[in-house]
Formats: sequence, structure tokens, C-alpha cells
Amino acid sequence: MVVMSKAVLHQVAEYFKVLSEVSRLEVLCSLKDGAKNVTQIMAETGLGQANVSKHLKILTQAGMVKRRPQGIQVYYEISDPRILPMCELVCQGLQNRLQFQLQEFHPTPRSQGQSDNLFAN
Amino acid sequence: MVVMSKAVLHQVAEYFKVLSEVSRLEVLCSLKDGAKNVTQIMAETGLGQANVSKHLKILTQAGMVKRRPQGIQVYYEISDPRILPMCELVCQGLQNRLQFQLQEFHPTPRSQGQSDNLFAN
DNA sequence: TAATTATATTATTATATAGTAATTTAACTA
DNA sequence: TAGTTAAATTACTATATAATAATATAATTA
Repeated sequence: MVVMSKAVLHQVAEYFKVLSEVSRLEVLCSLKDGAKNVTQIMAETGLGQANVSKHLKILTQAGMVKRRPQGIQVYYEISDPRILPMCELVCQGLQNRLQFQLQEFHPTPRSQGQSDNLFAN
Repeated sequence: MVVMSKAVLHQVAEYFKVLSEVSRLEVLCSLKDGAKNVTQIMAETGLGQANVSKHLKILTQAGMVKRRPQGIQVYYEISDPRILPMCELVCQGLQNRLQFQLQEFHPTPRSQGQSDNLFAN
């Protein structure tokens, strides 16, 4: 992190905020194996048309997704390759944490006080 | 991402939401080189007491920070080593993006259409 | 025990935004 | 050109939450 100015922190916060909505994560998930148009995204996620459009705009403005009009349709695709790995990283961290909490139900001498770091690798 | 259920996506979104507030990022930054008590965090961030307490509660519940009472004071420290690298990753992505946008003001044959991926490594 | 200091909680207000219905815009086609 | 379809925008409502003042809790000390 080295010392981040308030302005930079604001941008980082904005970035995370984009990823902090289930619907937007669903949209990103629906794009994980290639470009799709709005109708296809609606079908896959079950979200309403206006809603999908709005989320896609937010994702596009954040630079996470690329907009590509093609005739009467508009295709979107993930443009930031960091996103999926990052989601997976978080996901893995959550798994680790739950696993740790689960272990607390089986108190053995070895598993006690091993590490006070929930996310040790 | 492999296919994430809605329940998992919800948790991932929650995690990102915790990181999507400037004040909480400031608190995390103030802890990046070691444990601090609430008063010290208040001093370093300039945030109000109730506000810091509330943010620390949220960070603790998310497993990002560890609470350690010590006498009349309570010390907090980062417990999830993924957080700072992740913030830096985002930060770097934002830098790359701005650099790309800046290049668009100096259109040279080489810099045109090199990659339509804003975040290429 | 009373007073003090540090932290947590509660109540309140103001602001932001997700979802939706209705409308508009844009591209294609008969 | 009129009609059709896809996507974007607008207006609105409901909900969530950040910040703060006031109060409560908890640990220490005189």
C-alpha cells in the first residue's frame, strides 16, 4: 500500500464498491466464459432489462467490462483480467475462515492456538 | 470463479463492500505497520470516536482485523494478509488504466491498437 | 467506592443506490 | 418510411448506511 493519498483511497474504494453488489457479480460471472449481449445476460442472471443496463454501465465506467455494439445488439466482455482471480482469492479466504471456525468444534491439542491468523496460507 | 452459488456471491459481495468505504480503508492503512489502539487510529485518520469504533466492528466481523483488549485500551491489527496486496493490486490496475488513457493523448503508430485490454500485464 | 479514561452502543439524520415501470434512442427489416 | 427489436435513460420508491451527538459500559486509579 506504501502510503496512499486520500484521492487514491477514494478510487480504490470506488473500485471495490463496484464489486460489492451481488447483481454485478452475477453479471461478471455470466461473462466469465466469453462475450454476451444484454439479452443473453438478462436470461442467464434473471435480472430485469433496465437493471442489467445500469449495472453494465457501472461496470464499463469502472473499466471492468468492454462494450462492443454489433448491429442492433450490444456485446459486453470482461476487460480486466484481474477481476476473476480476485474474486477467487476472496472466495478462498472465506472458505479458509469457515474451515477454521469449523475446526473450533473439534478441539484437539494440535488444532488449538496453532495460528491466530485466520487466513494463514 | 468456477460457478459460484448465489449464497457465495453474496458473501463475496459483502467482503468487497467492507473494502468499499474510504474511512475503512484509512483505518486499514493506519494499521499496515502494526497494531494500534482506537485512540491512535482516531489520531492518525482524523475520524470521530464512534465512527472508528463502528468501522472497527465491521472490519472485525469480516475477519479482516483482530481485536485485542489490553487493560483499558483495545488494540486492533490486520489479521487477513490478503488485504494489503489486494488493495495494491487494485491500485496498480487503476494506475495502468490512467497511463493507458494518457497515452491516447500522444497518438503514435505504435501506441495505437496495441491492445484493447486496459489491464494487460 | 468515586472518579476517570477508553471504547462501545444507540438514536438520528442525510445521502446513496438497487430495482422497476415507463419512455426514449438506435439499428435493423419489410 | 413504418414497424420491430434491443438497449439505454428517466423518474420513482424503498432500503441501507455513513457520520455524529449522546449515552452506556468497562477497566483503571485515587
